[in-house]
Amino acid sequence: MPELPEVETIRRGLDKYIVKKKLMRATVLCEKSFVGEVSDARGSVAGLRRYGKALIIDLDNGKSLMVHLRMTGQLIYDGAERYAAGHPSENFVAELPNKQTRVVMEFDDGTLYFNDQRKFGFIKVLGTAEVEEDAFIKKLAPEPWAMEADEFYAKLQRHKNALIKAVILDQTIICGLGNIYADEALFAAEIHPERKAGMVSRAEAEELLKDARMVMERSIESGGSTMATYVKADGTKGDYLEKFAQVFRREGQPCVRCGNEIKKIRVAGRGTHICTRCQK
DNA sequence: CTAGGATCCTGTCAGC
DNA sequence: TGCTGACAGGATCCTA
Repeated sequence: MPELPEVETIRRGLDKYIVKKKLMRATVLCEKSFVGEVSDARGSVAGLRRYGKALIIDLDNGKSLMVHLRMTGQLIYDGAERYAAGHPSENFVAELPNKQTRVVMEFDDGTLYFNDQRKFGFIKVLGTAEVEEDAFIKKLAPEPWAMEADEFYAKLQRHKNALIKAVILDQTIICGLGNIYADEALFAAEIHPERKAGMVSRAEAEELLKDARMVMERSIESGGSTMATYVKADGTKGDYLEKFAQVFRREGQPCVRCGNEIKKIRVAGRGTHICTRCQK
């Protein structure tokens, strides 16, 4: 679930809890969820970086932890207070570790839990100098802010027979969008998700690129679609979906632009939300 | 090379 | 209540 805005929110939110803190030891509860030598996951945290939907935790021992939450990953820091982010679930306020806990990272003043219901996500330890050479990182396309309309349009032309929604979900074409923001950006740009990429005009491509930036910026500003939860209080979940989503999970409700009923269909194997009147 | 579908895994929910 | 299939905020692998 976590798309670029959620991971960026985690990067910013986790900073004050673990940067300059000492990671004493990591314990792997699910082998599939951890790649590399676990004893390398030790040392002080030098900083946090992000590449698309991947979070990088740089350590001062020459190693880095690459965290990819995929569909259901969560990072929950439990110390004097709790900071939880990622896939929203009861785990945010549950006793930890629990049966969805895959990796436990013990710091000098708290514990960082990597939880992941479906086990699609992972933590990978690798040399800090090798992060940018990692196969996944290396093939990521630029984020929308770093891409010119001409480049984006050229990529749509290259994949002219693929559905536009599938194209913008491809991280090697444009980086950061997931199922929510793909639907939101296509709605904002008034483009039907089943249109072939080659049938998107240069002007529409420019608008779509602009809207992709816009929907993700708005989400980051509000703390991600599922706002990181500070569980000192009551687990207030902030909510891009409620505050800003125009179509995602709004099937059956009226379109904010024209009042027509929002429909849910399947495109490229993903649940897809559209206004059939606005999006052509 | 591109495009589309199956697959990884666990949990929940709708519909018998 | 119990079963079954569909589905889920991602990405890869396999096939044509």
